[in-house]
Amino acid sequence: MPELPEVETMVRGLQPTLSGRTLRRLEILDSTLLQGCTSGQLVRRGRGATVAGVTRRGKWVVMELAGDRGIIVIQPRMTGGFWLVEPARPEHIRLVFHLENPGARVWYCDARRLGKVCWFANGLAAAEAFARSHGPDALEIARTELARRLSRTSRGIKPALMDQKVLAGIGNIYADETLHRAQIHPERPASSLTAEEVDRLHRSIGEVLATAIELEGSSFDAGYRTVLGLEGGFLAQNSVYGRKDQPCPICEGPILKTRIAGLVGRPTYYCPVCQVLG
DNA sequence: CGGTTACCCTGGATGC
DNA sequence: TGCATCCAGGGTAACC
Repeated sequence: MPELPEVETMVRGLQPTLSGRTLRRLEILDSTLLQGCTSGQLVRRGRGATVAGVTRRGKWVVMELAGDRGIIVIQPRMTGGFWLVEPARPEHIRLVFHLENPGARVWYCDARRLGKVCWFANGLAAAEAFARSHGPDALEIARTELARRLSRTSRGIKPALMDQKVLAGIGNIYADETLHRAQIHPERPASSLTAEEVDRLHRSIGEVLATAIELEGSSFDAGYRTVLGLEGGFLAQNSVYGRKDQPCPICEGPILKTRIAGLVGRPTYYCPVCQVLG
């Protein structure tokens, strides 16, 4: 479920509790989420390990263990998330980090079990694995690099923006929001964007993601919550996502909900007046 | 190779 | 109420 702002919010929420703290043990309640290591291996590596740091790479949560204990990478995908308070749905708990401090725990829950938990021997191995399947982080990519990458594909700009190999961190919600802010139609061939449009898009990505992080991400239905179980505030003040028939904040015309080529089964929201195919 | 689709899972909302 | 259907913010293997 979470995109870059939600994962960033998770990581910031986890840092005070996990960073520099020692794990008493890792409890794995669903080993089918593990990839590249067995349950026994992960438990052994986690026992007594100190967490050197918790960071984000694209939509990955990267937990570095001190010494030679390696790196735990958690990919929450659609429905994964962390809790510092007792989870509302205990049946969805997949992983529990028991801290040395008695009684202190961090829960990882995932209703649909689409998320992944991986282990890497060191930071370099994790970085290489990330680079094999991802482009630059959406908060770090330079405008010229974004332009170069978009110029190489004739796909629609929205599927290109959501392609983690082009840039890492943007999913369905923030693709719609950044394209609306930049006033670009989601089906424009990526390579057809003018330099000025790429410039607008690059700025919009930075602004939309920064705002969403400030507001602690996007929550709806029973989906994403912060580590304290609170709803993110972004969708209370966004422009298009989930706002079918509501007025566009620029022109006040109705927002359209549609499906576009290259994105099976996912909705696209945009303003047909402010975002023209041209 | 670039681009597209099927599929992985499950829970919640909606409709009959 | 019960049951069927649709929908969902991600990602990748397999296919054309």
